[in-house]
Amino acid sequence: MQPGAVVTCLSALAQEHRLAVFRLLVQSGEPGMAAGQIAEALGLPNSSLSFHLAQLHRAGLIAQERQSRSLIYRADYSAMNALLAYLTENCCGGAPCAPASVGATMTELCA
Amino acid sequence: MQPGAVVTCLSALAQEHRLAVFRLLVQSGEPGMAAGQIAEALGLPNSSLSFHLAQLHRAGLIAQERQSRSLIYRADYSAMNALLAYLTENCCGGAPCAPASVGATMTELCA
DNA sequence: CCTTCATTTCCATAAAATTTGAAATGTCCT
DNA sequence: AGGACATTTCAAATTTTATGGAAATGAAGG
Repeated sequence: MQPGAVVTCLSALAQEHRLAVFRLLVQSGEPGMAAGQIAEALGLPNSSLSFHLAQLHRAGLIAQERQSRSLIYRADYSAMNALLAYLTENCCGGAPCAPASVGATMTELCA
Repeated sequence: MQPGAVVTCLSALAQEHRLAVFRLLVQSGEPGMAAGQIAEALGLPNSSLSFHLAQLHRAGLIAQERQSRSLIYRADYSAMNALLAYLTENCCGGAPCAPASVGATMTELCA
């Protein structure tokens, strides 16, 4: 993962409402949720939510799929894993510990 | 970990220079680095770096210790672990997968 | 006590992010 | 085609964040 992309992902998650959206989607799993449902669940105006969804989508953390009139959103676990991998990479200069063992991430768990 | 603290941590990391600082400290491990060394390594003006160090410190991601004239900084692995734990918590609604197994984090690896 | 060195705080400015109502877009149904 | 519905885009105000020079703080040594 490129450092630029990492910052984009972290920025996307570093906001109260977006973090709430992402967690809601992570917990809702495979079926995902429509934009309207999310807005209602979190009590956000549609235009605000749309702005936040766009950021998460641009960062690659959530996927969008049209289902008739609704746009349904899902968490993208692989992006999350790449982010976690980057954050645990090369700790302690690489030598004394084994960051590769931090492999049991969401991909294996949830995919 | 409280959602507010999570946002603070993510915000702290969601910036090019701060992410670079944190990674530098993660890789430098136990000995840590003095503010001046960091500034030189990253080519940042002292006042800018100080601003970024303060954010990381406020988030609890780095520790500060005075060593005669220098302030040396170290990554705080436990804060990082708490963050990673929060992000992998309750995926898929909890049922089908075992997020608790994402336990091999930096604490065990680096502490 | 005075000087040097390391770092932070202050300040002003510039840049970016957040918020929302209103208007526009795209989809479905009849 | 026309209307209802779901969501996004636009625009403009507000708030937050980043930047870096200059001044202030704190520590060490002569």
